[in-house]
Amino acid sequence: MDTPDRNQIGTPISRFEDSPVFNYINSLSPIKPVKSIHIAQTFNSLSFASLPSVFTSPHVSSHKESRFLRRHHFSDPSKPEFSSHNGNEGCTSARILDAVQLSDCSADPRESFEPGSSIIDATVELPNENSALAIELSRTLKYDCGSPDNNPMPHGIKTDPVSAMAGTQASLVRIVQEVSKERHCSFESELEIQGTGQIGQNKEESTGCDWESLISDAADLLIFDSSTNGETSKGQDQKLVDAGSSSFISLVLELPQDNIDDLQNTQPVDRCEELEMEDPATQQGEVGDLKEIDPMPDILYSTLLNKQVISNPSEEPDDKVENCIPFGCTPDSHQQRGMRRRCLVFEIAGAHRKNFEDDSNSSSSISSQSDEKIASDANKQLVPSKTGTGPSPRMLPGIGLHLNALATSSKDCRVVKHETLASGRQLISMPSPIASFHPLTSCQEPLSKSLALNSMEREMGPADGGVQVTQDASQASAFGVSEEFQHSSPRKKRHVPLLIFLAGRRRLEHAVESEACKRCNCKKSKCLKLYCECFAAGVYCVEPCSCQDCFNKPVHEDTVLATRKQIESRNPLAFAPKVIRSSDSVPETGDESNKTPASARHKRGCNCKKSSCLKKYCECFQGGVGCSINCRCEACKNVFGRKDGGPAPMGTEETEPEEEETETCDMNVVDISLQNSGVQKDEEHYPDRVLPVTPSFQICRTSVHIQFSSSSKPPRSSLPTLGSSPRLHTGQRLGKSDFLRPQSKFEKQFQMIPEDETPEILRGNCSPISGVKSASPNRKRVSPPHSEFGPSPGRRSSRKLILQSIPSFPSLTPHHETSDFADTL
DNA sequence: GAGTTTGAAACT
DNA sequence: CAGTTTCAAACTC
Repeated sequence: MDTPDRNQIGTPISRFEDSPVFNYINSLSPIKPVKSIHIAQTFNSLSFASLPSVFTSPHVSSHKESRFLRRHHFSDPSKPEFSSHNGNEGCTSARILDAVQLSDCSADPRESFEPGSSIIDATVELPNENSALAIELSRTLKYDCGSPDNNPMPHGIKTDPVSAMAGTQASLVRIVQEVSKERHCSFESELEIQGTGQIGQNKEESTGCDWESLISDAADLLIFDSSTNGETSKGQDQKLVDAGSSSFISLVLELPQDNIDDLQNTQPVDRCEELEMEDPATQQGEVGDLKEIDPMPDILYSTLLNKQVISNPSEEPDDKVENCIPFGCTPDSHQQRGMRRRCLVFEIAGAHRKNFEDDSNSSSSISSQSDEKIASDANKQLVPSKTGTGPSPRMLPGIGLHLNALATSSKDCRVVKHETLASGRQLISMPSPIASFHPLTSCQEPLSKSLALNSMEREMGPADGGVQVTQDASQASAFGVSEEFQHSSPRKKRHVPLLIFLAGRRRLEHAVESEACKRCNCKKSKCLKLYCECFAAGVYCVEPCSCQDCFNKPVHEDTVLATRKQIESRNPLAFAPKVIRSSDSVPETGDESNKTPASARHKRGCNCKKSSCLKKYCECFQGGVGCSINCRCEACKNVFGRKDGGPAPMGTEETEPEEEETETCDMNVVDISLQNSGVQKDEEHYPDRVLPVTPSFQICRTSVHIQFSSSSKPPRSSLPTLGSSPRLHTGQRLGKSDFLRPQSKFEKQFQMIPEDETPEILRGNCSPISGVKSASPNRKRVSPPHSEFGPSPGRRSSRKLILQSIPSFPSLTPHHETSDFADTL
């Protein structure tokens, strides 16, 4: 089924592109193009095939990544969240919510609901139960999300969330039921779904699907699970998810797991509310499709996405601190989060809780769904951020990169994915880019728990120009999140590390260490200068920070954004990852040292005079990369590689570590990898994003590759970036084995990866703004390494079934679109 | 925890 | 672009 649809979609997309509407949509969300396809496909055929096409959007990738992460989480014995949460439902629901949030992207919070993204998230959650199905759905949704434009087109999307929602809910319910029935299902065709299912294996082991394989896919979606699961029982989760997306997710999850009925019950309401999907037909169609293939998941995802999107706009969320705004979200509550923030991981539990509170507030209004609304809170968070940020410039430029990537959809969508770890942290991931983060987080999480990703895509504030838009969008998302966080501040979910990239690094670190979230101790810079690690990372300062007179908080988004812009104006790469992998695209400036296997390099190079590049004072050393020609260091003894090309004993190590990291990431968090892949793509496309995101992105990318391989690649076609990122490939290559790798490695890898991307981007486009435009260039570059995935659709074909499911990598396409959009602007 | 060292970031 | 200052992390005690 998919194939036909996909094919159709493919053409349609081109058509849409031609149309002004399509362009507009694209501008809104990077992912859109893909989505349109995806949506249609997804709905039409739940089968993976359809998904892949849809997946083209980056979001998809992100989702995938998240899935991997989740997978890990799930896998992690420590996090028996599923089981613990009695209700698998709870867990799933929560995850779903997260997923939904993540998925939510709305270039325009409302308009461009990116069902896809939300869907993706939802899928993630699904894993718990019928994760597989959910995953598939989510994927499809993601794909859809990937191209906001598409969504509208194909899906019909969801302009009128409310009306649609009702319809969707019903459909969802049906789907859920069916799904429950079909659990065993038909997933075969759809590996992704299966993957999700795998997550849910515990529950659904019976399903004959290969959960394991699915899990990876599902992992993306699942990511949320951990957090959500940990936090609340299923019921709560559902609530959290909020009526909309969450409900779907929960439904999906539940269905598979146990109570389809329950899901139905809840879902309907939620769905109604959630059903942002304007087009009932789409919903229905989806349902039908779902039934056929794995209708449930797809539908759910779509619906969820829609809901999220919708809800987001309407609700801004409160707190949703979880929304990860690049800058941290400040959810105060959460020192833990503080850790997370960089990681972009939020504690789901906290979020959920908050969500409940918030739910009453926003969700009630929007979703009116009662309990589930709470769940919706998470969504709300997303939404709020969206709404809040919406146009507003919440996004920080610098952070933007990472965030931007997520936001790429810029306007449209902010997809927030909440991946919750057992710890409850949630990661916000941009739809596409975010994914990358997830992976990172996931990597970390694996250690401890599942991560929750929250990826949000917001519309870029007008302020940011076209290019900026993308960036802004990403940033905005971050900021938006931050705002949300602020709102939520009461609840405090700390930041969300918006920036996936940032998160990426830190996540790695965090994951490993738990330290993930560093704290700044700024006293005079007000955390508005690069001196501030938080600011530099594109995240808001969190509770753990000991900063004084801190302005790097959601409350001061405007200030933060303005400052970021200023800094970026001076140095477009200011927020880009400092470390770049040469291997990928950039040979990087020929840094001799860089040649090291790791091929990671510090963009600017260090200027060490006394530390001999053997201490953390040295950024190269800190980044785990060898010094390069760019370095002006004296007496360089960098273990990872000397500037003079000297044998950097470390050189080999570096490479290994990096690879390992990537691998580990991949390994550890499949989901993350998936997400990362998306992120990476984004990064590639968008230097800005890349920079901040890089770390995470890298991971994500790797994951993404995996996803692609596994899921769908068609999306990639839309999004070259996915394929482009060499890292991803590496990641895939590496596989997941490396999960265990030490943080340091991860960090290094992350850095490496990010840099690579960034460099590419930078190379392609120096300025972040240009970045958007450059994104395409970046993609190209990326593509070579990824050539397979390459931006070109052709890659899709090459990809396997799994890829198909994933194909979307909406981020890429969206980015392109966004870039275009920006250009138009 | 306080103080020192270090090098990036910011400023001129 | 170079030099200086400011800043906060990294490090040491």
